[in-house]
Amino acid sequence: MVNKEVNDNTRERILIAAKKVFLLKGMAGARMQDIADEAGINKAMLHYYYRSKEKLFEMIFEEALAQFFPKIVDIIDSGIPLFEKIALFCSEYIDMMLKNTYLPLFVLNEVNKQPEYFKERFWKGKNSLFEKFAAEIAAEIKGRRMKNINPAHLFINMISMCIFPFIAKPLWMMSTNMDELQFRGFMEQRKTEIPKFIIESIKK
Amino acid sequence: MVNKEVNDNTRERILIAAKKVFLLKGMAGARMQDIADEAGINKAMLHYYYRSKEKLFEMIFEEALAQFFPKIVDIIDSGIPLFEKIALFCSEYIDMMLKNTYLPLFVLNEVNKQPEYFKERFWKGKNSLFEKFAAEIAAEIKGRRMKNINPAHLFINMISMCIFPFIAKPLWMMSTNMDELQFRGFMEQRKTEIPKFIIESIKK
DNA sequence: ATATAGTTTAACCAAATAGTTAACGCAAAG
DNA sequence: CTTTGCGTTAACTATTTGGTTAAACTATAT
Repeated sequence: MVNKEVNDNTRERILIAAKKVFLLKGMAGARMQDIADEAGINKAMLHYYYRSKEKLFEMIFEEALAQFFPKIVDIIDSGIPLFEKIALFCSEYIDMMLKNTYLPLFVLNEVNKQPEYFKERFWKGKNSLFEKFAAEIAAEIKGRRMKNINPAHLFINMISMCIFPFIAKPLWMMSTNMDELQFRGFMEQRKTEIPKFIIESIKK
Repeated sequence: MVNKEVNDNTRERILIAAKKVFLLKGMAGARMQDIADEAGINKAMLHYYYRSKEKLFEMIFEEALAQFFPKIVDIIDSGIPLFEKIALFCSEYIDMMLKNTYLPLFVLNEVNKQPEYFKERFWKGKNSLFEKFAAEIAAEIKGRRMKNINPAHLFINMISMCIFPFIAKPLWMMSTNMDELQFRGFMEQRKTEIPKFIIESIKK
């Protein structure tokens, strides 16, 4: 094949640029021209490699979902004790989001904006990831190793405390007069603060 | 004045329609034609009563902010004990969001998309609302009436657990197979579950 | 009845934007 | 050296979309 390296290079550069623009502006706010400019190429190339805005978006969205979800599954599936699992989850998940600050809002916003599209196009077999965790909590409660609490509430409490600060990031930074670095430091703290807060509440 | 009732009626209908469309689709995704259709009027009327899309958006956004913020201030300013204050806050705030499911994501998304615009156009004197709460917590800790915890973490934990479920609502409903009614029931529970969870963690 | 002034509408306009095309460039194969 | 075919570009097209305008309508005051 001719120009394979250049080809791959362009393909890749488009993806990187598209990711940047889509994550920052969302599907509705993103402009194909912005993506082309960001990639430093002609707009026609976007259509040459990825047929349409929607196709390009799907690529990025799929990649975003792959980052947003599966780490959870890995950790939940691991055999470590519940409390350690909670600690590990918070730490790993916050770490991931620190590397992709815009990811959570991007994903959740797009899911909200096009729930049907998301459901039939991307939601496959992801149902189970919560149930497994819930079952494990239920077992702990039954074994009297922790207080009685509805697993659904515990689960979403944990997720909320990890993700929400990234969604409210600019507002939170304004409210607390944090700069970028301080925010990152704050989230680093939360990697241990959240598990501590949770365990303090549910331990017997 | 001529046609005052009709006038007010139209003005109002535009606002209602605009609110619906903007909250559902966001600034970038909303179409003036959608708003006109929703209001059952001619598109030109939008510009007759509210000069531009941006002006109309500002109206809606300002109204949204007024709903999103000030309840917090009232409660935090009240003289009731901290633990009751936490309970009241969660209950009132969740109640408000149950009446405006799309509000949190709308506000937070727009703030993220246009942080500078928000900062200079809408952010005035709102800095203090967190500091007051933080000071109160610090006092409680010093008085040894609760465990030592960084007020910033406690505050955002509370906010996160209240707001986040609304932001992840469609995803959460898919994960748990909840329907609209079950979700509302779930959030009703959280009005007491969240304070319980928090207080369990911080009480001495 | 007629004039007046605010309200409403259909038609129109200009800019923005996703997508297309035809020609050009260029490296490899023959 | 020429041919081949993918990669690339500038220019173009069609559609969407925010915004405008001039005429028509309507209720009220005189």
